[in-house]
Amino acid sequence: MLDRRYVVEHADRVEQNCQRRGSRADVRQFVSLETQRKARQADIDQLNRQANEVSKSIGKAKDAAEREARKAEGRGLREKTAEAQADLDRITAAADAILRAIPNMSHPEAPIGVDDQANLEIRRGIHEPPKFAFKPLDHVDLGEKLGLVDFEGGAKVTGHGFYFLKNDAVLLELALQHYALDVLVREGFTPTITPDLARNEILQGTGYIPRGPETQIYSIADSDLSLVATAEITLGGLLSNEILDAGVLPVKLCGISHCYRTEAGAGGRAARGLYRVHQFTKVEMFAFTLPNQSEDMLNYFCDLECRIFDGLGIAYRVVDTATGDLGGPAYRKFDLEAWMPGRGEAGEYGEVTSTSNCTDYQARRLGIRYRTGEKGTAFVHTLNGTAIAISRALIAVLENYQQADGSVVVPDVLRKWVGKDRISAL
RNA sequence: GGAGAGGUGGCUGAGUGGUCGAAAGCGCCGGUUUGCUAAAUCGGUGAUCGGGUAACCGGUCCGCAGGUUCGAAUCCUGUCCUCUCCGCCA
Repeated sequence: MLDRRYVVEHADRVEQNCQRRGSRADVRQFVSLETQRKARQADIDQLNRQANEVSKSIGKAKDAAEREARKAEGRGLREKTAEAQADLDRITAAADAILRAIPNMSHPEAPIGVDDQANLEIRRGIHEPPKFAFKPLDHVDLGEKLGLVDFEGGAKVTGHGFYFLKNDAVLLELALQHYALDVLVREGFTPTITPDLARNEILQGTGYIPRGPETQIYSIADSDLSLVATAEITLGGLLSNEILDAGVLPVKLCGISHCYRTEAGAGGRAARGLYRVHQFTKVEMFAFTLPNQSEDMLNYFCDLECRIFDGLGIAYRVVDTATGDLGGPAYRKFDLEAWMPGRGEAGEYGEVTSTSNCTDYQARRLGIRYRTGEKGTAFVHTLNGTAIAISRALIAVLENYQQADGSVVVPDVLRKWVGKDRISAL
């Protein structure tokens, strides 16, 4: 959520930004409602002031008759206030609905474009895509041949988009978690395992809409809980409604959680296998920073994501995400796309991680502030980044490390946790 | 899940219908004292919205949401959370 005053004072800029980000939020209407809201609030303040005066005078009334007269006066004022308040509530609700739909402002260097076609490649990893002397398989075939992933079992038990990891895939999943965590703990992140469910108000605070028409979120019936789509939600919510001492910033957390996504309307190609699933495990990075620290933190998160994939020996590229593809909360976002030999005709890059600077957009909704040196408080900046999303990392590992004999070599950095250097058919 | 108790400012904690945005202590900031530190002492010290160049003025906020009342931190209802005891369970 943007600062309502900022929107009013920079309506043109906000409106242009909405266009670039493909949002149809009615900024003009918001400005108009906001003007009405202020006027109505001033009326109410005035009425309350009068009513307060009347109330105070009752204690000092000379006699019963005067007391009764003043009571009646007070009653009348409160009735008027109630009417004005109802009016104000209506206006505020309408204004807020628009405000919530207005996306964050965009970094001046973020490429302008309607969708991911406009994403700009800014960087590549240290490894080249592997060259195969044979036709590489995709991870679905590899997983089947090696007994690693059971999609049919998942479909039977839970439905399409679910799967069982089996045998060495389980060890790989744990190894990937351990590997990512190992890097992050050395970097001073506080490791956490977060709840997989969160209150809807926390989801909303982080910019996820639990029960909207285009939601990605599973809601729990008869409760105000939803399954989280990422630990970004729980980690961001962790400090909601707190006022921090500036000295504790930046706070760097990482969290392991399961991620649940309905993927409504996301069917079709490129969704084969593990690429787009309803549940996966993820190690997420999260930071709360001072405003002037967030740009560096975003680059740092991006560097860490690169380090993790360089360490895995997998080729990737990093793209600066176009305005139309940023979603609501992000001010700037870098996606890391790993080389997936089994994807498309002869291999393609596929998104494996993503890091965003949400500036104060989430913090404002979540009420996360810090004490400034001067009088008062200000909103912190929040950032999130994927350290490792297991399902997609598995795709990259299996497809890049496959061998002519159908086995898969275990990346060096994972061997101490997988306990072997090669995965072969049982 | 059952029974009790409780949620007040950065912290501890008083406050059971008006004089309470709220005692006191701690912490923090500033002054005095002091060779320095400590101690002592005096003063200041919540958030948020609106108005004003500013001093300042006004509204709202005592977990959250409603209700009663001219008036609520205080009474009532709901809700969330915490603690204690019991039950259940990995």
